[in-house]
Order: sequence, then structure tokens, then C-alpha cells
Amino acid sequence: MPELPEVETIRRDLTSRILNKTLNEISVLHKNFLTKSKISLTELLTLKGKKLLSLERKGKYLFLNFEEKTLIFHLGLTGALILDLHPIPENLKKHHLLTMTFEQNTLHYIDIRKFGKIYLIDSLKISFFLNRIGPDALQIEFEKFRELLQKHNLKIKTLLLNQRLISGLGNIYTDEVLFRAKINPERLSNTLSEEEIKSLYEIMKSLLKEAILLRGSSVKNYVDGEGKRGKFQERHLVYGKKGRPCPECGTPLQYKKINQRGTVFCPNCQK
DNA sequence: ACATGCGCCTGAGTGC
DNA sequence: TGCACTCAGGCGCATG
Repeated sequence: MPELPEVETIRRDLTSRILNKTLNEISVLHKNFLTKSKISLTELLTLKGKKLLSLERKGKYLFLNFEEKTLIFHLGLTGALILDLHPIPENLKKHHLLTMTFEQNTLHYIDIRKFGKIYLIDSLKISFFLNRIGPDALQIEFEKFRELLQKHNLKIKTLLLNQRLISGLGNIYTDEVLFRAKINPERLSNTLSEEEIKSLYEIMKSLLKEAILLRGSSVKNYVDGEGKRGKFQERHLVYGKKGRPCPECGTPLQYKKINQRGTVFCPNCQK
């Protein structure tokens, strides 16, 4: 669900409200949540009394850096981190998994499909975790990006979705980026020309930045740290629009499963 | 190296 | 209205 722009929006929202505050209380409202995350309650409770020193993001992962420890969130498909949501809407109560109270603010973790996960890591060992995630799509340098595409023989869509290779893009942004770059999602990454790589790189970055300015895409459940919807879905050109005319040439947009992921593209514009 | 299928969850939508 | 089925923003794992 939350891809790079959404996680970045949440990071900024939380930073403005709870940075440098002390975590006073944690309550786990759903035991399986910790079991799945492989964290014991005792371990989690060691965060109590610690100050939140910074909030960082790499790809779709959000890092809450406390004194000595880092709590990492991956929001899966439907995870939401919302501050001071009260009352909790009736239909969300059974998906409310965790609350963390930072002085006067309470952060709620709500996750309908429960694909989200948390990790608790000793700050000294954080680089091990970071190294398993590919370079962030907004940070990666052009030369690295080109090298990445050239050394793999993967469909470009598959490559962009692989978080170990490049992190932050999910199904929505991948389809939107490839459409704007006029590249067919099934093109093998090592067959792209220098021009195409350059255009893909530039479009990927500018699209992500634009989506952050619009506070992300709310297709179904996504809301930001204040519980509000994003606006970038209004600028989607292909995602969720199979069969509709291509905004460039009018050809019906085609739908196909690539890598088990629904993919929408224009068979005429995307070569 | 790369592709494919499954499982983890819940809710919304469709067709009968 | 009920039921069966498909689909959905992700990812890890097993198999070929």
C-alpha cells in the first residue's frame, strides 16, 4: 500500500509532531502482530522511557530512531500510522494493533490486512538491516541506476518492484513511471538505450517528488499521519484504468499480470 | 539468474 | 439476500 511517497509523507507528519519526545506508553492490542513480527512484548517494552531522536526512511521502511534502539515499520498493503485519532472509527477497531504514547500525542498503528511488520534493532546493528534494502529510488545516483539495469536481465517492471535492487516503488508508481517514460513494462532492463535509461531515471524522480508534494496516493485505505487522504491519485494516468483510452493516443489501456501483479499500460505508446 | 505459485489477511465488488 | 469467486498498494519462500 504505502509506497515511497506515502511513507515519506507519514515520516514528515510524525517528525513535526513527535520528534524529540519521550515514548511513555506502548500497548499492543493484537498479540499476533508481535508474533508475526517475531518480537517479544518484553523486548518492545524496553523502548519505554526512551526519546525519539530522529525519523528516517529508506524505500518503504520507516525508521524510528530511539536512544540505542531503532523501531522499524513496514506498512505492508494497508498499514496506517495515525496520530491522535480519537475516537477510533468503529470499523477500524478490530484492526487497531498498537498504540504508542509520546508525551501529549498518541500514535496508532492500524492495519486491515495485517501484512505490515515491525522490527526492533539495536542501533549499532542497523547497517545490516539497511544493506538488505536496495538504494532508495529518490537517492540513487544515475550511474548506479544505469549499472543496475544493465547487469540484470529482468523485465523492467520486475526490476523496479524488487526492493533489494531499488527500493520505494510499488505497483502504482511503477506503472505510472513506465507509462510516462513510454517504456513497455516487459522490456528487459538490459535492452534499454542510454536515452531510455536517462528518461526513466528523471521521470521516476520527478514523479516521486510530485507525489510527495501531493501527500501520496489514496486509492483505497491510505491516509497520512493526520488521518487524511493524499491527492496524487487524481494524477494517475494508467493505474486502475484498464480498458480506458490512453490519455496520449486513445488506444485502450491494456491489462496484464506481470510478476503476479496487475499491470496497466498503453500497448501503443510504451515500446 | 530468472520465472512462477503459494501463503499470509480482510474487504469490496461482481455475477448467479 | 446469500454465496462463491476474484481482486487489491507487498513480500518471503519453495520449486523448476
